[in-house]
Amino acid sequence: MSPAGTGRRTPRRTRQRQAVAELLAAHTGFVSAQRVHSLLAQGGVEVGLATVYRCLAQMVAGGELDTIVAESGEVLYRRCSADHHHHLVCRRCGTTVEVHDPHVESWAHDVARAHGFADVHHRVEVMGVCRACAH
Amino acid sequence: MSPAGTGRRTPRRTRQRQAVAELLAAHTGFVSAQRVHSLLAQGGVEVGLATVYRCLAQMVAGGELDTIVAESGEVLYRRCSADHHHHLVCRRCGTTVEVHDPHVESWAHDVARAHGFADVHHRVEVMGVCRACAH
DNA sequence: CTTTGTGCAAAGGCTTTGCATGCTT
DNA sequence: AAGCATGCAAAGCCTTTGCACAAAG
Repeated sequence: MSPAGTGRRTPRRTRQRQAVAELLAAHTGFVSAQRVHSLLAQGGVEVGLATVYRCLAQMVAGGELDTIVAESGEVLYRRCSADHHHHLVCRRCGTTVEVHDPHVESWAHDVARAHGFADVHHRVEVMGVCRACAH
Repeated sequence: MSPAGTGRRTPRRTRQRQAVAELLAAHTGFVSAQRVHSLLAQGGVEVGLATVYRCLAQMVAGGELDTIVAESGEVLYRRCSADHHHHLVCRRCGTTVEVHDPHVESWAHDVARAHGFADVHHRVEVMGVCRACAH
């Protein structure tokens, strides 16, 4: 609520937080908390599942991460890219392609404003079966 | 899989199914399964929660209902309108406006095909704060 | 009568939380 | 030294499933 400064304190620099941050920095697509946890474990980095959840939550609060909710109800995390874009996802293998189109952006905005809505966000997900999975 | 006819058998006509169907027919927005259950209970109609889930699942499979996943992870159900469209939702009061734009439809399709994706579906959600809540 | 639907309760998956301990500052 | 971060396990929520009984066709 403070106009100057977001009021969020800098988190402490721990091995676990660093590991989670690095993994998400290296990862391009969306990842679930559970997956972050097991990927770290596979890489030999032991981090408690609860800690993973807490780190991710803080990173989201800090604007470092973006989230979507999968159809299963799982929350998926992704590092925020500078520019807004959307995703084309293969529902079989999970391959993700980033899509960018200013047309859709302005459309969403226009529609919202036409109805008197402010502070507009939008989310577009296009799902299909990619060529490799289509056989 | 049968070319003529969808292959889905007509569900039996039960008090419970009727109740769920009627509630969704009367309801305009999105509702969770839990809410359907308690609304029915409030109306004096006792239907098991599991049954509510099963009815909803069948109605979705039959194309009678549309679903989205809320940020909480809950699945929300809504009766399907004949033509495909999207939603503009107020994140404060939940007011929902149906939006329809062929431009977005074809865009989604084109993008997907350009990347070799087949059997394409898409979902667009525009969220904002409506005029009444903007004060 | 046969088959499908229902109810209850248990189980399952993801996520959050309480509490004691360890590490950062 | 003081306080946030971590881990573990338990608890919470929504949803699904197994099984016996009831109802529909």
